[in-house]
Amino acid sequence: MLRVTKLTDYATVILVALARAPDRVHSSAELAELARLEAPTVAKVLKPLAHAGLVESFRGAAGGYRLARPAADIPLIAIVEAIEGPLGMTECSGEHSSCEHEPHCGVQLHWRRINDVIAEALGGITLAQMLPVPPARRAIPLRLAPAGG
Amino acid sequence: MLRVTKLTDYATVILVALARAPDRVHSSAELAELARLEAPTVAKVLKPLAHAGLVESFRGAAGGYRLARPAADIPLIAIVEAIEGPLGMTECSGEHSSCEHEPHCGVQLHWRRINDVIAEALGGITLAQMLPVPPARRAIPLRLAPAGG
DNA sequence: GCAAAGCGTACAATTTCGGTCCTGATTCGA
DNA sequence: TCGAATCAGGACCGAAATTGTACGCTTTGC
Repeated sequence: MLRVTKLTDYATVILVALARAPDRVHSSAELAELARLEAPTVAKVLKPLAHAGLVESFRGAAGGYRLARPAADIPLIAIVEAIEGPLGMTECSGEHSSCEHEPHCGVQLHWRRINDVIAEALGGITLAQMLPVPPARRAIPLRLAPAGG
Repeated sequence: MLRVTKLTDYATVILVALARAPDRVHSSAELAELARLEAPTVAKVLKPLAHAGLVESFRGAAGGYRLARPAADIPLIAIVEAIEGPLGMTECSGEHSSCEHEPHCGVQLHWRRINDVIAEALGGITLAQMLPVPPARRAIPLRLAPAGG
């Protein structure tokens, strides 16, 4: 599979909805309607998003959520990691490996590099690029940024 | 997370072991020793690998497994898909989506492109690049191939 | 003080993952 | 012909993650 969880998928849909009116504060119930999702699910997704600083939350009556940054400043990798935690293609590709095979294993270093490649790919795409194109046709290249180094 | 399963990790280790002696036929028991894994686990990993045509299997006494192609012709994406099935970052990014939100969902198309980016990243790395460098120091760039497309 | 709305936590159902085992089919050698 | 070695294909079970929901608490505005 190698896929993100549904929650991450939902997060992108919700963030896209927020990005369409970046200045308004949306309650989770309102976002649930926009995204056609259940309200509790939306609330559950928004929490880690707020924790990661991608959205601002406002409590109390007339509270809700708002994008904390312009959509162009939110790379996909931030969304994925907000919901799923740090990227790690294998168990050994994280900071320190607790893998007993490490001394014999000749591939963990390579997986770590692959990790970086994926992170770079996800880092080169921003929330702004996920917005549906308005009437005006704007080509969305959506490819890896040159990523100078 | 966004990580491959342990089985996929094992598959790379086993394939690397096979690639170190591409002409010999290794039994699964022998590979288990080389990879420091349990024999049943190794057998379980080898089956889909053979099914995907990455290794050749020989039945009967003195049977075993051998790489079906040079290591340089086996991209990482083939290994991942052999074990985990077709790449799909989200449930909707596959061939056809059974997602009820599809009409309202403005992001499934984008996820499909992201899918391609990841597949391209995984396709640009081959098994040969995962081999441990022998005594002679050979720089392994291990970066995305230019991939003209 | 009350209602609206987010915050945190907890919980059950479902699915997937990880690992093991068993029974057959095939090939080689005695 | 017989037996041993080895792969093939499932079945099975426990552990973990995912998914969706619910409840009680805190904060804010009227």
